[in-house]
Amino acid sequence: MDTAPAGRKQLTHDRILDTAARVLRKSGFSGVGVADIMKRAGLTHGGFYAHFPSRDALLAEALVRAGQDSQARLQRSVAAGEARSHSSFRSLVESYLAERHLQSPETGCPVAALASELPRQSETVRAAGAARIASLISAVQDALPPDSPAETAGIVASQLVGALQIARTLGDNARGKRHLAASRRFLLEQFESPRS
Amino acid sequence: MDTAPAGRKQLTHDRILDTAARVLRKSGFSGVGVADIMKRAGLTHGGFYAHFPSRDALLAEALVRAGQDSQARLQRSVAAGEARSHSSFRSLVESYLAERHLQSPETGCPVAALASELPRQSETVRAAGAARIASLISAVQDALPPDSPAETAGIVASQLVGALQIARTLGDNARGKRHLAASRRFLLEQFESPRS
DNA sequence: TGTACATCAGTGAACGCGCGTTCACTGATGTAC
DNA sequence: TGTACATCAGTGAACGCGCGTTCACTGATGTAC
Repeated sequence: MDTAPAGRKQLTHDRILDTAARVLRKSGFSGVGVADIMKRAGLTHGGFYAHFPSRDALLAEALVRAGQDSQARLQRSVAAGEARSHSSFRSLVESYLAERHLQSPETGCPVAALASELPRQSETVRAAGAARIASLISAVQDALPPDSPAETAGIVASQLVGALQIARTLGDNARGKRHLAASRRFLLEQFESPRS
Repeated sequence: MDTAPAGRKQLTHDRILDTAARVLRKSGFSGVGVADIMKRAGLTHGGFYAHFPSRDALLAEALVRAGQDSQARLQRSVAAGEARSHSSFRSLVESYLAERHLQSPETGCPVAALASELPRQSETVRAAGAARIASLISAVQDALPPDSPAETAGIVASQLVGALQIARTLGDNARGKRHLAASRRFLLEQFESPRS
């Protein structure tokens, strides 16, 4: 359900949302302009308010969409890792802390792309951010060895997000890549096998 | 040196910078407006360009200032912890992941307040951000047991930054505080004593 | 000690621009008979 | 099958507003003689 009818307006709405979900992750909240998003979606800005009550409503919906998109990509990447006989956890860590993810925030995890801005957004947007964080922690939980302590997933999620953000600021160069690699090694060594 | 003469203009420059360094951490890069900062500093906006060549130059200087300010506060807090016979590392972790820091980004670490925005800033600003990250890692290094592996400091810094950002997004409530507490416990258990 | 003048920090009006939002309108689509 | 009309997605001009930046000016400070 939800993919059944899909009239013309719904298709346009989806196109605007996909555009905004990419721009949001690439350029941040202040980088999402109504006119710019509409233009990128092949429309004029006047029609925007037939689709969203306000720019803030777009931000909230785009954040949800970005989360769904990145989670789907992550799941595909994790499945590919598992197909090469890697553990779920290793597949997750290597997917999330991949150089690909370092270089392409516009299709990546919105938590890593936006975490420091989320506390400053409207209540609606912040709630969507908190929900996305819960999903990320839940995905980590699912990938951890079954008898891991309850708190571990949140700790690993913090490490994933913090390490990716720092690597992105250091740059898409040796420094950034070294930071990513160190974090991968640490997480695998520390959490890949059940802990005593 | 540097604190010697301090003419009237220098004092005003400092006041603008202190104001901007707080607003920057509280409201992010897009929250720093020339007119607003000048007004908060008790001046009119016209005089701004006698102090800075552009808004971007202010952002870069304010980021440096924010880093110095937060590092000084952190060092004081760490010293207080050590005075209560806590290890350097414990003092650092409990200071950085304190509820006080969760609630007061405007006087806290600019990396935690701005990390996801830094990769999108001008080269000047991003470089200042990378330098601040290096300082943070260095401060962690100094607090770790002497024979810790070289990569540990960067990993701990990622955890500190990621955990604080996630806690801030979850909110200044039980969820956010629980997230912080879990991260504190993990870091102490994992790194307070030398590792084999 | 007192006057004349240069220096300089800060003022406030004005600029062009892009923003979010509104709204009267157009033109295509689909239903009624 | 064909005509008349209602519906509706999208257009484009216009709005008020706040932004970063410029600049002619003011008034206080300090030096020269």
